[in-house]
Amino acid sequence: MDDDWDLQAVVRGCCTTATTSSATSSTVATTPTGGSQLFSSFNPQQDVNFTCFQDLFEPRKHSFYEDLQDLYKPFFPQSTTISPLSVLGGLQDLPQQTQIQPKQSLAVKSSTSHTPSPRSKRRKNHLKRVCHVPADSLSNDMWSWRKYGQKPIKGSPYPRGYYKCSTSKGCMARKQVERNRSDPGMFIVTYTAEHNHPMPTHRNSLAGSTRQKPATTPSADADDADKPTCSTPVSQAESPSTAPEKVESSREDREDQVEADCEDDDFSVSNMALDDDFFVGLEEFTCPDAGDCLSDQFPATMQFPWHASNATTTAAGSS
DNA sequence: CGTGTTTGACCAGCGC
DNA sequence: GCGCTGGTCAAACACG
Repeated sequence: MDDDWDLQAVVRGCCTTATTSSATSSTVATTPTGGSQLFSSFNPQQDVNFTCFQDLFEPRKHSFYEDLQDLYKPFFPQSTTISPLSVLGGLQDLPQQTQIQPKQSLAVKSSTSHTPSPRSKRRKNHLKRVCHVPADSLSNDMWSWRKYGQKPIKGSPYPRGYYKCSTSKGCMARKQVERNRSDPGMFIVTYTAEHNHPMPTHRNSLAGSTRQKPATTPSADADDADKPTCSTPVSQAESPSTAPEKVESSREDREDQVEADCEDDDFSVSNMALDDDFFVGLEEFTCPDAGDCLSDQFPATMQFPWHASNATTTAAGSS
């Protein structure tokens, strides 16, 4: 069916990757270091063009963490401490390359600000962020995404996949992954809402994480790339070459503090509006300095499972 | 057993 | 007001 869906991979790649051909994006920040490291560290070897974070790499003067706190406090009324990772997660999840704003005043009113009815679907007022991701870098994402739907889009030969964060039930973060009709090698990833929880330290979902059908075409070509695959999961199976334990420990080390402050999923920030201001603030965190800040937590040698997971993400063979 | 994917149906926003 | 279309739900199924 979805012959070409590695949506999750796409999703994953969106943040860390960057697209080479996403010329559509306004800017391409190519900083393998510093701020970019924040997002690209997961895929260092790749040429990363951050179409989504063009402004993220401006120099900053305060500590990354401090700024984070300052910036996020307003958004996290209930929590006094902001987890960098949490933020990063959100960020990575919301790489903004372009901002889709429904004809209405989307920028001002966030759809998420209202209590969604049991079945409130609607595109109305949903603040979205769109980024273009190359097919070959679709597999980087620290979050777990669960596919909850797929629909053919009128006018597009490719279906659109719908994903939601599976890490936390209360998390409203969502993604839509769609192949660029004009450039099948590129994917359009639309992020909606924000994670209301820190990045998962460990995956509690390893079981059916990767429904790897006998890949008909092992190669992660565009077609394969679009297949939905394991959700960012750090499923061990994905990264045979990366010492999972090591990675895990490292991650936990740095995330320990995060969880200490953010274990409480009840951030009640799920309704956080993601307006430009919000991202402007976030951008500061991704400056080169920020990268340094993270360098402590993200050793250069560290391999991220989700990074390594690239290979497996293509497995969801076509059907 | 727990988690993710697939898929058809349902529902509501939006354009005419 | 109506129909189209997109977004979500939820059951069934697959996988480890």
